[in-house]
Amino acid sequence: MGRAPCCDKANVKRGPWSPEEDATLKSYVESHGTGGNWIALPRKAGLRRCGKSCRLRWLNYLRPDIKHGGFTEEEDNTICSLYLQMGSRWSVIASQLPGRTDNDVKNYWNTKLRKKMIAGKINLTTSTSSSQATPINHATALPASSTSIVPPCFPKTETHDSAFPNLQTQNSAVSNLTDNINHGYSQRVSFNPYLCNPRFMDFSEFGTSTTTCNNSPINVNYSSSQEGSSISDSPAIGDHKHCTESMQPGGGNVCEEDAGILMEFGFGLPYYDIVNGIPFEEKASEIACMSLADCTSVSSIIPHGLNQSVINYY
DNA sequence: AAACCATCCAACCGCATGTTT
DNA sequence: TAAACATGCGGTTGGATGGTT
Repeated sequence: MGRAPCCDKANVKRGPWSPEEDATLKSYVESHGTGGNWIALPRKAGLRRCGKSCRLRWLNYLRPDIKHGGFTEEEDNTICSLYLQMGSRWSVIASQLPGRTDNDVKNYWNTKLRKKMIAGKINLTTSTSSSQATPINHATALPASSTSIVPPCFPKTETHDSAFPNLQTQNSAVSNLTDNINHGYSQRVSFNPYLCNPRFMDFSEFGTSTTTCNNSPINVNYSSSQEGSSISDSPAIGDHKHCTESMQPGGGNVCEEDAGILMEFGFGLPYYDIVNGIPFEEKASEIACMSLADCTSVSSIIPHGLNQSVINYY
């Protein structure tokens, strides 16, 4: 049985809010509060709007503490850093940025920041005070501004990707991460390792952090400090050309050219763009769009068995 | 000036989860 | 305990706007 609609869609206004509606909603909420019931609010306030719409309008626009205007470099860093750690948990990310809403952060990421990061214009190491690489402490790897409520590796709530039906049982690293999630953090436990940043893994356990490009090593550096951590690769993304190698079954290298960008670690974890923190689907689009002009084919950099997923994606 | 294109972002949608009955 | 209801979240859409041809 499906859910009943939250409101009578035929009798509610939709689309952009008028200044009058804004004023009505603002004045009502400021004088009466929400009463803990957004569904009933529009009727009480005399608005012909869906309660969800009122809530969204208030939270994203009318709230007095909303910060409008451009994002600062520090905010850029925070967003990128948190995105790398937890993926698209916009509400959690926004909670670290006073005055910013999840919708704001999401829009900003999708329209500007992601491109900025791909272009290498985001320096995630700027906030660190120590350059010495140390084992990542899960409890301290978040930026200084973050609070302890954010887990080191936040589980995505949605169901796992059908392309990787057995990920949860594929290796102990995933289990360990799940343990980390469950330890002291009881919310939602459908674990999607795509959105778990490899920076939180002990890579020594898996034995690789270096791969090659044109027979030259590409070092993927994982470093951390008390205030943050960073991932960098060398050479730069744009320098990877003439890639010809194809993926080997069972954990061989990715198209070597882009191994520093798009890594398959060979221990069962799926693709995760460790530079940009972009899970497989997003990566698949970028493969076509930007980074692998000289690869023989898209499938050459996708693990066997995933090719169809890529094709389907397109 | 008009047509086209790209970008931005407010708003909507569906789903998952929490709460109440 | 189950169903109904409410809330919060992330993904997506589409209109507005500005830039380019």
